[in-house]
Amino acid sequence: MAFGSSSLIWFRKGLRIHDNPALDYASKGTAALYPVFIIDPHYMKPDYNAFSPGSSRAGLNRIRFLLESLVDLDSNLKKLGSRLLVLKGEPGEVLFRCLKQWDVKKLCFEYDTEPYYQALDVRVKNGGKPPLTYQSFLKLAGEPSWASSPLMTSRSSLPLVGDHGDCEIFEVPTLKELGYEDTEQEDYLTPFRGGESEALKRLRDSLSDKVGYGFLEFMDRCVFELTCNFANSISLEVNLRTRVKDVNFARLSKREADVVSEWVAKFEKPKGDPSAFLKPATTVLSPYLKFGCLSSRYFYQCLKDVQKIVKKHTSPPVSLVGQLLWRDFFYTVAFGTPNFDQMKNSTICKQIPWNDNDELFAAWREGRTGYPWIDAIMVQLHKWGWMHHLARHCVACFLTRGDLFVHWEKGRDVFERLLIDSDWAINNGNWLWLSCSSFFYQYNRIYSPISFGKKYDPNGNYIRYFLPILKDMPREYIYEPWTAPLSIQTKAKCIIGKDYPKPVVLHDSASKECKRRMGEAYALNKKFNGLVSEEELSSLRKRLEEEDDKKNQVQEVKTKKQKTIDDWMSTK
DNA sequence: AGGACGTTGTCGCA
DNA sequence: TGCGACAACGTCCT
Repeated sequence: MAFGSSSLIWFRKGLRIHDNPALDYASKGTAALYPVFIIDPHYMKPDYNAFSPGSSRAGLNRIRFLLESLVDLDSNLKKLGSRLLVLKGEPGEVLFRCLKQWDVKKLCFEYDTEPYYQALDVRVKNGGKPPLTYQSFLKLAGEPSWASSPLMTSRSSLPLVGDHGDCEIFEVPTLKELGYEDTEQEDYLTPFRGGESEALKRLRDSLSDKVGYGFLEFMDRCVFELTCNFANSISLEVNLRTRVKDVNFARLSKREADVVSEWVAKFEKPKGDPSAFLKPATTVLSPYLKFGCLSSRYFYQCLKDVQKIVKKHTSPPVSLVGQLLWRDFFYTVAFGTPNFDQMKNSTICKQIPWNDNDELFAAWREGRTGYPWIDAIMVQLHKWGWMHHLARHCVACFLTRGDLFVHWEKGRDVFERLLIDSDWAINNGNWLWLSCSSFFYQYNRIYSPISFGKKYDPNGNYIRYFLPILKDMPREYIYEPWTAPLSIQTKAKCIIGKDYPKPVVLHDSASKECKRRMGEAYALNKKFNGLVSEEELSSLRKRLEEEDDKKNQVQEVKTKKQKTIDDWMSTK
């Protein structure tokens, strides 16, 4: 059946044509090339027991993103005289059958086998100890060998697809074909489209200081919705007008826009605005990197090109190159650390007696903590599968060491499922970071669920967009609606406790209690040099909870006394 | 052993 | 807008 030699490229991630070493290798010196993607029905089929629409492992937005990426990959392959062969079944089994039937001599898939990576592996193993700080990682890693070497970023053709015999080949399925109903609900449709073409467009736009891809189109919808939603808000109107003007300026301007980018050169991650959603403050290239629609090496070289042209630019860790290096930092530590994704039996994770309060956790997950800033971020996660990095910080801190003291692994699972860019090493690494379990230890620094968002977005436009129930709440109460007088709540058509929840905890007292618990937990870890037994941990948990109960009782008595006094006063 | 440093806290003050 | 106080962690390097 097969003639001469044939090779098979197995796409898993790396869903692109440009700078794809596995594809290059597979297509060299071969008569026929089988580009294969295997759909595992177990991974893709709807799970109706999950807490949100999607399969057992992934939220609907990420499945959608993957399918879009596959459609784009197929179309890019077709332009080169090839096509994507979609197969279905248990991947190992399916692949084995095809290799045998098609007499494939060469199987290729993305695996970092290059000398640079092998050398890097050896270096970063660092005697079995991966670097635990960004700076020590930089020292160890140095400049990559391919930093300025040419990458294969375009090609004119691919070998023909071999005869596929009686193996059943499918088109990329639609969501509906996978069993997802009502998927066209605008409400839960991420504005970010999957695929290599989108990725490259987005990259070009970022590099040339343009607004994000699709912004204008998306904008039209938003302007419409926003003006409908709060036609009475003058400041927003002005805000939008300014933005639209900016956009036109950027579009019309002919200034060296294709190459030189001030935005790229001046990028400083911590200075971004987490409440910006019409035009996100970051590149939103993460989902494309995650699925390999964009080559991180190509991205890196593009950024370096910009740096050569501009006079001044920011540096790691805050620069855009720095962001790519963060990715590798977390890959490195995750690779070199056993049980990286859990607290138990981890050599780097602090043992902390997180509580097991499912009600608080569910309130956080479903965006009903009563803190609009936190809830709006969680709604954006459900609807878009993407939030700004600092927004992620706020909700992660709130769930764990800041307010609710719930285990970071629970929050990690929610992000893992719902983010379109969720990446095992990066997601776990950041949860370890934010919960002060590893990498970062200054547990006194807690994001305020009220003032943090306010300083970027005092009018609460972000909240109004993602939590429309609060859209008419006056700006002085939008971050703390429970403080609004009942008359104002009535006028805003949003009664706190009925239309929108009361806060699940009081931030002032909850964060204080969290700090105390963190202090005790740290002391315990120090005492046992990180090797805290389960008995020790649960006895600390018990003690902390008892002390907290006692405090609450005292507080209750105080409140009661005060209430008695108040009642007495009011009768006077 | 001791000091420098750490991608991104908050508040009050000038 | 920028500073110090707050209270103070661990890692890395000398």
